[in-house]
This record gives sequence, C-alpha cells and structure tokens, in this order.
Amino acid sequence: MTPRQLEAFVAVARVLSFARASESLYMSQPALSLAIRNLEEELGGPLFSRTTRHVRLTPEGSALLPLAVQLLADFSNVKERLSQRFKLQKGHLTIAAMPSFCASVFPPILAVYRKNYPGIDVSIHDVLNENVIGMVQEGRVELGICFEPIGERGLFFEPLFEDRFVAIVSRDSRLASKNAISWNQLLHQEFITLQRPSSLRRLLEKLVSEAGIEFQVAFDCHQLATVVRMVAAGLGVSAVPSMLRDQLELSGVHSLKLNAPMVSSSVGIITRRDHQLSIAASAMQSEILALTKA
Amino acid sequence: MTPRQLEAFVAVARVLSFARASESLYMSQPALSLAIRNLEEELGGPLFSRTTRHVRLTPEGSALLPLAVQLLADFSNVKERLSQRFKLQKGHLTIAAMPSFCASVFPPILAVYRKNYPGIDVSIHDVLNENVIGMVQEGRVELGICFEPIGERGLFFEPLFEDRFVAIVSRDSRLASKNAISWNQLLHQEFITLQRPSSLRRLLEKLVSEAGIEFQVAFDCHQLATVVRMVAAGLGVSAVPSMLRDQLELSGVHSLKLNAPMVSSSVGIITRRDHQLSIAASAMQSEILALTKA
DNA sequence: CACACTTACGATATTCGTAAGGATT
DNA sequence: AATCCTTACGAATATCGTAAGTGTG
Repeated sequence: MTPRQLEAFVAVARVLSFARASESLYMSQPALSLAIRNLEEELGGPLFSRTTRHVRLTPEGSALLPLAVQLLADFSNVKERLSQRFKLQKGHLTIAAMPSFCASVFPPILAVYRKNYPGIDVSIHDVLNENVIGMVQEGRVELGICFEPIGERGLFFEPLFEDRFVAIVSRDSRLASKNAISWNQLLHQEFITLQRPSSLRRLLEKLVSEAGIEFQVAFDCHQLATVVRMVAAGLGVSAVPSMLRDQLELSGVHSLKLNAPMVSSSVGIITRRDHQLSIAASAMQSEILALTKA
Repeated sequence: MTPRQLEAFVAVARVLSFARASESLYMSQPALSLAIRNLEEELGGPLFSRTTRHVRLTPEGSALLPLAVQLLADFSNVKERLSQRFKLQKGHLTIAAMPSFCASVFPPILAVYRKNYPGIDVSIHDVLNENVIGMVQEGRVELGICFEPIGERGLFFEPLFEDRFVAIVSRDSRLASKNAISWNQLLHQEFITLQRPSSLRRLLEKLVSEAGIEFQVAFDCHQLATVVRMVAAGLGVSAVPSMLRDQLELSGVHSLKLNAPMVSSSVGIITRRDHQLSIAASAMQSEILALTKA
C-alpha cells in the first residue's frame, strides 16, 4: 500500500471514473486500473463496484476514503515540514552567549540572521561565561559564545576576535582627554568592577596578576551597567571588554586604549565536538563569523 | 517518500547502524544505503551524519523520527482495519426487521451469525413493516426484512418464506382440540387483534376483505404480546403470523391451521437495487437465506 | 455503435543484490 | 587487520503506456 496507490484510490473515489481520474493523476487509464487492482488485492477485497458503466464505492471503499485522505495529508505534512527545515524555512535554534556579547555585537547579527531566515525561531540564553560552556556541554544549546575555554574536552572553539580590556573613565576626569593609558595609571585610580563570581572579574584578576600588577577594588557590584553608571558619576574608573565600546560612548563614559601589557582574551563560538549542528545552527555560525571577522 | 523508505529510516535510526538495520529489513546493506540516500535527496538534506564509524541522527533526522513512527503506525492501522473489514473480522451491520420476525425466527439466526463473525457489530431496528421499507430506501440500513413491498421502485426483494395466518385460541376453548379451522369459524368468535396503524391489521383486513369474509373486532390493542395474553385468558381468538407459532405454544395459547382461503404473504429480504452490500451484510443475507429455507 | 473499464504485452524506471572501494578504529 | 558505509554495475521487480478485448447503454 503506497501513497501513490492511495492517491489513485482517492482520485477515483472523488470523480467515480477511472478515465477522468487517470488524467488528474497524469497516468494512463489502464495503469490506474492496475494500481487500484493491486491495492484491492493487498487489502483483501474490492473498493469499487464496477459495472463497466458505473463506478461506485463499496462500503469498504467508503470506509477507506476518509482514512486515505487523512493519511495522505499526514504524509504530505511531514514531507513539507522536513523540506522546510532543510530549506531553513522553519526551525528552531538555541544559543547561549555571554552578556557582554549579547549587549553589543550580537543584536545586529541577529537582525541579519532573522532577515535571512525569518522562519527560524531563536532562543537566546544570555548567561554567565561559565554557564555558556555548561549549556553547550549538556546539549541544552547548540551554539555558545564565550571566551576560549581552557581544558574543556569535547568542545570545539572557533575564534572570532580578540577582546582586549579597555579603560573607562568619567568624561569629567582629567584622563578623558587621553587616547591611551597604562594599566599602572588606571589602577592607581579608584577602581570599580564586578564581584567575584563573574568571569570578567576572574579574568581581570588572572591577567593582571600574571602581568605582575597590583590593584585594589574600591567598589564592586553585580551588573556591568551599574559599574558604567558609577564611572560616569565620577566615582572611579574601570576596565571592561572592548566589544562594549560602542555602548560605552552612549553611556556617558570615555573609553581609552590600554597600553602594554596587552591584556586580551579570545572570544569565539563553542560547539560540541561530537554533535552535528542543525542547518539553522550552522547558518548562524556562518553569519556570526562573517559579521565579526569583517 | 514511500513507507518502505520510512521503515528503513526508522530501522537505521533505532539501531544507529546500517548493517544491523539491513538485517531486520531483510535487504542488503547497500540497498539500504541507497534507500536512505533517496529519502534524503527527496527531503532536501541529510538525516544521518555518517563518519564511516559512527552513524548519528542529524537534528533534522531527530525531528523526522517521531513523525515517521507515527506515520507508519497510522499506515499500518488503516491497512489492518481495512483487511479486517474484508475478512469480516471487524465491521458494522445495520438491519431493519419487522417485530414478528425479530420475535421469532431472527434470534437464532443472529446467534449463528454472531458465532461465525464475532467482530461484526449488528444494529437491529425492530420497527413496523412500513418503516422497514423506508429505512432501506433512505439507506439508513443495508438490509430489511418485511413483507413483499408492492410497487416500491429501487428495491430488490429476496423471498424467504410464505407467512400464513394461523388462528390462536385459548387452551380452554372448545376449538383447542382441533388442528384446523376455517376463517368463518374463527371470525364468529370474539376477535382480538392489533390497532390500525399496524401492518398486521391492515394486511388482515385487506386479505379478509378480498376473500369476501366479514369480521368484527371485539378488542384491539398495540402490542401483539397483549393480544396473545388476552387470547390465553379466554377473551377471544385471533389470527397471527405463522412464524410466531413456536412462541405461541409457550404463551399458553393453542394455534390452529386456517383452511382456505389461504391468506398468506411473502416475507423476504429487501435491499437497495443500486447499492452494493457490504460483505458483512451479504454474509448476513446468506445466513438468513440458509437458515430460513431449510 | 460508442463509451468505459479490463486484459495483454512490451518498454521504462525503480529497487535490489553482489562485488569493489574508502575510511576509521 | 577488521569493520562499516559508499559506490558501481548487473539483475529482478514493479510500474507505466499502447493496443486489443469485453460488456453495457
């Protein structure tokens, strides 16, 4: 019992004529006769009563008709759904990214992606850097955007760009006129940054200690936005990822390049090494690569 | 996209191995490869990611799997249902029969039918003779059992037996010792029968008037059972269809043959002339014929 | 006699199985 | 080296189309 046979059956049942049905099926009338005959033999009895002059449904044929229509519709739906998925007309994508990325370079990328693939729904998990890695490892998301993980097995890291720390100071500060500043100069100011659980704080401490520079934290809090507001209010200075630079200028602080030692970290896309990406995810990966490398 | 291809897909997805799946599908492994390949090409993308050493479902393949399983189950169900219908293992039959038939010869026939085809549910409409004809004409039932209709177009009448009227008298009656009686003798007694809307009454009046015999009704009521009880109580006599004879003896009345003029009517099965019977119905027809002609 | 479905038969397309090839553990 | 999937090619099968047959109105 093939879909083709069911189509033939439905076509004949609709018009009650083998000849007319054969036209709509794009096949010869004898071929249609055989197809119906085979179906009848497989099911075990006649579906039509033919009197060479009239074609009528048997009671069993009447019983089959609605079932066949439903079956064909289901078949067609599944096929269409899968095809759409492959053609990226439908689908779902899960991605985790660290907040700094979500707040800066990600939105315009998402806009382009959504324009190119309007049928793909995207769930974005803006979570801490460590959680990004965890969610990818657990398979809860297909893609993750975070700093390069160290020593994590089973993950593949595709680098996007180097994220350097930039200094931020109040516009009223005497440093605001400068374009660049050294770590030593920066850390002699009142320093404001995030609290310990954050990866930014940990990264900052690790990089700074490796460079042999001492620093003291005057204020720390949870939200990066708060840090920025405090800097803008003249309470102190901070160092934040460079990818936030565009945002910073709008927030009323001034950003400065930090001179050597260059403290930077690689931002990239992580995926599970042993899992193939959905087409929706690999399209997103390509999109991110294209728009950040440029 | 054929059911065979879906079966192949599901089999591979279940065991994640082309080689093992090919065994359970009773086909060679390369043939399975091709089948999957064709399915993938039709749907527009890969369903499995093959690394010559591991076979894994792609996200799209994972999406297809439950759909394919459901589709195959539906397919199988429809096929099984139709086959059962043809094999008379499942089905439904609607039949209308006049009450006298239902009360006498029909139950043992139904018992045999049910024994032979336990999967067929039977809806019996025990309605007045005229309603039997109407229900068949309207297509509400497939079979009808009634007196031979006169002048009804579009119906086919298959005669079963001649139903003669028999006289019934009280066991205490002086007529109870006789085996036969004439209409004249019977109608000189207090006569009890059904009221006018009933076909029995109409038939009785018509036949008797054609024979030129006058008769007077002392009592009439709606239920034949009541008539019988009244006769048994010695209130009078009656004439009822001969097919009820077996029942009558149990009801405490005595039945006698009625001599000429022989008043009889043909009982048979009516069907719509332009409609084919379901297998369940034609089986019932054969059963009735076999068990009443004998 | 004309129309509509069935049967018969040759051609085509699809599917299947065997054999060889390639890649990974 | 062994295992597993793919590719290649010939064979079997199924399906289709043309032509002839059959029964009905």
